[in-house]
Amino acid sequence: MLKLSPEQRQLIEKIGIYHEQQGFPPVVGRIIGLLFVSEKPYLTFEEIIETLNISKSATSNALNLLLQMRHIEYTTFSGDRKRYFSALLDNWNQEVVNKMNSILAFSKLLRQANDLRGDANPDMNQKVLDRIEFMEFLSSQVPMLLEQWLKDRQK
Amino acid sequence: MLKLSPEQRQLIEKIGIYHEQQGFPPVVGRIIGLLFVSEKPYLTFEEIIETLNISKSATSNALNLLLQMRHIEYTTFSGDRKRYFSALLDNWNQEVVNKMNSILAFSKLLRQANDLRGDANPDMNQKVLDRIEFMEFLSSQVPMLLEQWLKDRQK
DNA sequence: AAATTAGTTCTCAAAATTAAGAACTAAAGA
DNA sequence: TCTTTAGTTCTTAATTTTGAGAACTAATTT
Repeated sequence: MLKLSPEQRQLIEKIGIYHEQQGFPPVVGRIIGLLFVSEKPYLTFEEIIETLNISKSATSNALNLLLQMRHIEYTTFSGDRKRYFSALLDNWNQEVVNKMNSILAFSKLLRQANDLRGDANPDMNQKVLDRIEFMEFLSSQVPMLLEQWLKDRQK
Repeated sequence: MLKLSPEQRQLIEKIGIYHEQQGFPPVVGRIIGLLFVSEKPYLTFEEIIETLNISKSATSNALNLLLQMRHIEYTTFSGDRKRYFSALLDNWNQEVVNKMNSILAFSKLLRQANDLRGDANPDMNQKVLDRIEFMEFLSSQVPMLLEQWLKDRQK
C-alpha cells in the first residue's frame, strides 16, 4: 500500500468527483486520480486495491473499462506476471477531437429538428442554425489551433 | 396532445438519448427533444405531459431542473395562469464558456497533481503540462473565435 | 503435485435514481 | 362558496448502478 499524504488523498477524491460528474463510477474516478497523483510511474493491481481500499472485482472492471476507453495503459516486464498501469498521457488531443465529434453529432440532430419544423418559427430556426454553425466552426478550428499551439510552443 | 409524425417522435428520442448520455434523466432529455422538435414556439405543462405520456411529478421536476440550468425558459400571458415553455436559444455561447470552465477546472487539478508529484517523473510532468496548457490555450481562444465567427457571418 | 499469484467472473445486496400516483396548495372562475 | 386549473410535493415502487465477497482460472513457483 502506497503512503499518500492527506493532500494527495484529497486531490485523488477531487479528481474522482470530477470524473463522477463526467459519468464514471466513483471507483473509476479514484483510480484515475491515483494514477495522476502517485509519484510512481506505474502502479500494480495490488497497489491500487490496497491504496484505495477497494475490491478486486471493482478494480478489475474499472481497469478494463479505462483500458478500453483509452484513459490508461499498462506495461509489462518479462519474467513478471504483473501489469503496471499508468494514465495514458499521449491521447488528449484525440480526446479533444472526440469531444468535438460528440458536439457535432448533437448539431446534426438540431439540424434535423430545424428541417422537420419547417418555416413555422423562423426566428427559432435562425437561432438554432447559429448554434449549429458556431459549433461546426469551432470544431473545424480545433485542428488548426492544435497546430498553432504546437508551433508556438517550439520556440 | 400534439400530433407528431413518427420522424418527429424518433428525433425526440434521439435528442433524449443524447441528453441521457450527458447525464440527464430520460424524461428531461425527452422534454428538451420535444421543445426542439415541435413547430409550436412554446408548449404548456399539459401539452408536454400528454404528448410525452409522462407524469405531472416527473414533468414538474424536469421543468424546474431545466429552468434552473437555463436550458429552457417560459413566457406568460396576462389573464392566463399557464406557463408557456420553450428551449432557451440565446445562451449557447454561455454554455460553451461554461464547458470550457469545467475543462479548466480539471486542468487546475492536473496542475496540482503535477505540483504534488514533484520531479519524480519529468516526462509525465511535461505531458500533463502540455495537456493543461493546450486546454488553457483553447479556452483562451474561444472568445476570439466567437467574435471572429460573428464578424464573418455578418457578410 | 501443491501452493501461490494475478487477475476475472459470478452472485448478491446496498444504495441511488427515476418516475408514477395520490394528496396537496394556491389562484381563478362559476 | 364550490369547483376547476396549474402545478408542487410526498410517498412509494421499480429499475439501475455500484461494488463487495467468494469462487474460479490460468500461469508460476515451490
